[in-house]
Amino acid sequence: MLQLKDLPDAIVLKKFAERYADVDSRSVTHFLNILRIGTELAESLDRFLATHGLLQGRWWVLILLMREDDLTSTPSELAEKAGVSRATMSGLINGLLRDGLVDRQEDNNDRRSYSIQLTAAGQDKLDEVMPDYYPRVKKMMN
Amino acid sequence: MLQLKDLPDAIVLKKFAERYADVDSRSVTHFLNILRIGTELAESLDRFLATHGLLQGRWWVLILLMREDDLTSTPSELAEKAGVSRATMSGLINGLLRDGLVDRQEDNNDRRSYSIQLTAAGQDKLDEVMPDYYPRVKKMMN
DNA sequence: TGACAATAGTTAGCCGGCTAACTATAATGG
DNA sequence: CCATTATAGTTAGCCGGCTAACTATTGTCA
Repeated sequence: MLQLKDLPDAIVLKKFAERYADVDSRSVTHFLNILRIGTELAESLDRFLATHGLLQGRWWVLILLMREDDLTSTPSELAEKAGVSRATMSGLINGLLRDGLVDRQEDNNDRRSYSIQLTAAGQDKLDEVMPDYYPRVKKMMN
Repeated sequence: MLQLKDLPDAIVLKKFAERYADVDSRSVTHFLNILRIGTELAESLDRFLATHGLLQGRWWVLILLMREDDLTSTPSELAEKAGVSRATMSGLINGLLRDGLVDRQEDNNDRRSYSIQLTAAGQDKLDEVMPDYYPRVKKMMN
C-alpha cells in the first residue's frame, strides 16, 4: 500500500480545491491519515515478522491453522478466512510447504481437495513468534 | 495487505492466551480492527481508481506531479514523496510513460538525472478522476 | 443415466512492493 | 588532479496480491 509520506498541506489542498469542486479538506485529510496509520501499523508488523523470517501472509495462515482443533484446514477455507483468492493461497501454501511449516495430504472423500496441517515445525515457529508479538502489539497500541 | 476477514473471537483469544502469556485481548482486537479498517479504505480506493483504469501507485505519482508548479519532478524526489524505493518508482514511471500520462526528459545540468513531467493526457486523466474522488471520500468518511 | 453445472485447486501473466548489485555521473578532499 | 565517495537511475529476482483460463472431480436434475 501507499506510504503517503507527503500528505497535502493547506496550500496544496487550496490549489486542488480551485481546480476541482467539492473538495472537503477535512474529510480528505482524515481519510489520508487513516490510510497512513493503517499502513504504518502493517509495516511495523511486517518488520517484526521479518525478524523471525516470516511475512504477513504466511504468518496469518499459520495462525488460522493453529485455531483449528486438529490444526487442519483446506486451501479454500484458508483463502476465505484470510480474505485472499484461492490462487494467492496456493502460493502461500507452497511457500509454507517448502519451509516445512505445513503439511499437505490428499482428501480421501473428495479427490479434488487437500487437507493442510500445521507441522511441529510450524507450531514451533508460532511458539517463537507469538510471545514476542503480543507485548509488541500492546506497546504499539499505547 | 491482509484482509483479516476472520478476526479472533473470544474463544480463539482465550485459547491463544492459554498458550502464550501476556495476551492483552483489548489491544490485539484494537490493533486488528485498525488494520482491517485501513485495508478496507485502501481497497475501496483501489476499486474506485480501477474504474478509471488507474491503481494507487500510479495515481499518486500523477498527484505529486500536479502539485508542482511546473508539473515536473525527478524520479528520486517522487520516490521519496511517495515513500517507495527508487526501484519501485522506476517501474511506476515506466507504466505511466507507456500510457502517455507522463513525459521524460534528460537533465542538461546533471546527466545522471531525468525530469518527469505530467502530460496533457495525464492532466486529463486527473481531471476525470478527481471530481469523482472528492465526493467519494466525503461519503466514505461518514 | 448422462449432460450440464458447480466446486477444488493450479497455472500463467500482470502489477507493484522490496533488496542487492550494477552503470554512469558528480562531488569531495588530500 | 585524481582517487574515493556519494548520488541517480536501472535491472534482476523474490514476494504476494489479482484475474482468467485451465484440469479434475463432484453434484444435480430432466
